[in-house]
Amino acid sequence: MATGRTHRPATRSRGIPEATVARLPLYLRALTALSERSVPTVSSEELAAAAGVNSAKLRKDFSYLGSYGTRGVGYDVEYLVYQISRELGLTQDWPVVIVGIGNLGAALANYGGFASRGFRVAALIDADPAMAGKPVAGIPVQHTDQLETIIHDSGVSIGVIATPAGAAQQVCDRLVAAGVTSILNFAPTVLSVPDGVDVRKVDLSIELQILAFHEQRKNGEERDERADRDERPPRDTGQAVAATVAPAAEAAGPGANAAQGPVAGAVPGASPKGPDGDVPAVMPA
Amino acid sequence: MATGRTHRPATRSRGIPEATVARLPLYLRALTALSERSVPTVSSEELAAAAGVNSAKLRKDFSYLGSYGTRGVGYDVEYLVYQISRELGLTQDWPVVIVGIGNLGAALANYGGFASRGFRVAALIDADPAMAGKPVAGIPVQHTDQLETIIHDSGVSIGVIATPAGAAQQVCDRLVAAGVTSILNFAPTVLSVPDGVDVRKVDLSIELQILAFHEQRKNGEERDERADRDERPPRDTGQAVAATVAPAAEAAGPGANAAQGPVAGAVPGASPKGPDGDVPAVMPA
DNA sequence: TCCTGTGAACGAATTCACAGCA
DNA sequence: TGCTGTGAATTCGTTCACAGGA
Repeated sequence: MATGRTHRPATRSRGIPEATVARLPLYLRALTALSERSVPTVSSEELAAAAGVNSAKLRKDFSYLGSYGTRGVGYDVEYLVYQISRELGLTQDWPVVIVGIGNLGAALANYGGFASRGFRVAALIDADPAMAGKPVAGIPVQHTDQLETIIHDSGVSIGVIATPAGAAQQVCDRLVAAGVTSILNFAPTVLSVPDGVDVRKVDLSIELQILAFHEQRKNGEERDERADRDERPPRDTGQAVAATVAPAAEAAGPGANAAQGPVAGAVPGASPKGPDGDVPAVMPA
Repeated sequence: MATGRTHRPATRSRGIPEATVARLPLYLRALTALSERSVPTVSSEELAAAAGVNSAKLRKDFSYLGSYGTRGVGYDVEYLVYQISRELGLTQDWPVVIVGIGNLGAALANYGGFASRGFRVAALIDADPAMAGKPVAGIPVQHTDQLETIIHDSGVSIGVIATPAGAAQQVCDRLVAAGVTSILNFAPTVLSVPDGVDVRKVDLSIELQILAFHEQRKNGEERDERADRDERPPRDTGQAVAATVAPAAEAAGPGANAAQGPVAGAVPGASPKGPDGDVPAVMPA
């Protein structure tokens, strides 16, 4: 899911399911690797293994694109690479701007995978005047003031936001107003955008929290002390104790691939309950 | 202890759906923000809006955790923050190691959201001897040789891989062998791990490709060359003809020169890599 | 009355299993 | 004889709509 509001009516057009779209890049990568090794054809089984999915899913996915395989044989690697690239829109050039050239923005600018798939860093933008002119990854950083001009002149339609959370929405609004219709958001904020604009977010913190959830479960199997979780809250109605956290983050995973089975047999007594104190004490500084 | 105990009318026993788990961090962040503003309670409607989901979904999600709301009123913010934190395992400390301190690794090390949710960067590891000892984000980088020792001594169970694709699997194997059971992978490779180990991946390139797909469709709407998906491939029966179609690489690379950005998901054995390799990214500063 | 909690309807995604073609 | 392509079955996730407690 990506768009902020509006349920995506999308998916309709060609009718390729979102889940499938999210896997196409995966297949493409595996195919590209095969191509570089001059492998002429692959079976769904082999390709699936290389992409980390199962073959039935892969075949179903490809069936949405058309019938590009040969029964009894498999898929022609080069041809499939081309078809998927075209379907994803990678046969054209996509100028991209990155806003917020901090640690992350710089990492993104230097990311090699960028240029290798039709994406081109058209400009780097930062609000810090001191950054202006300084080259990052060979590209001079420009000041935020230039944002609209840059977008317009470069015909950019994809923007990457790597600013602090506090600035994200504002940057987003300006990008959208300037004509950007797809945004990749690295800031830990929910962005609201008008219809027609796609937003995808990537967030380390969320991924880690999901891992922690499963990790806890692995270890916590045997420990279970407290009672039921249903018990009524100690409720204190007090109010916001200062403490607590700073902005965190989240990310939407498209088809995040989990490695394996969740939960297994439903831990019985699970759910401990932290009756002890009451609220937060969570998070260290 | 018998698995029996689950006899509560409501309340599920365990088995919180993955989709729900993936949203808990979102709710947590929204709640934390409310908490900081000393808001005592929220309705599902308000909280849902803040988290960017719809209220029915949010209520359903919370129902898997238990009944933590009050009909006619809403949810107690502090209490819910605590419950979700606990459910996610954030009430405990999670030492984490980051392997691969390039642009991305450094960005991750500097990411504030790290420490703010129970995660603590226990160590930074890099294969480059020249990096050893250099502090990044205040933490001295250690050499890969120390990996096993570090993991063991710090009791790390979550590892972050931010190395070039070519090194990822090997690093992964070592992490797993040393006891890590959850991995967050930023390298554009499919990692294979034994059962019991969770892997989540974050991939910038994939996110951009998904955006490109939708972007392309927005522009191409009206021309709608229908039916083209059913049409039979122009492909001739012959196979593996050298270059009938444009391989992705060239279709893609405007600014990219073939020599440089191979991308591709790491073919075992090959490991190009420039300064930084291919690594997608994450996190704002 | 208002808002939560949840059964039930619905829809999307995955998996099964096999028909059909090279 | 393989291996693709795909309906059918199944599982998972979302949304609806309303019962029921504060």
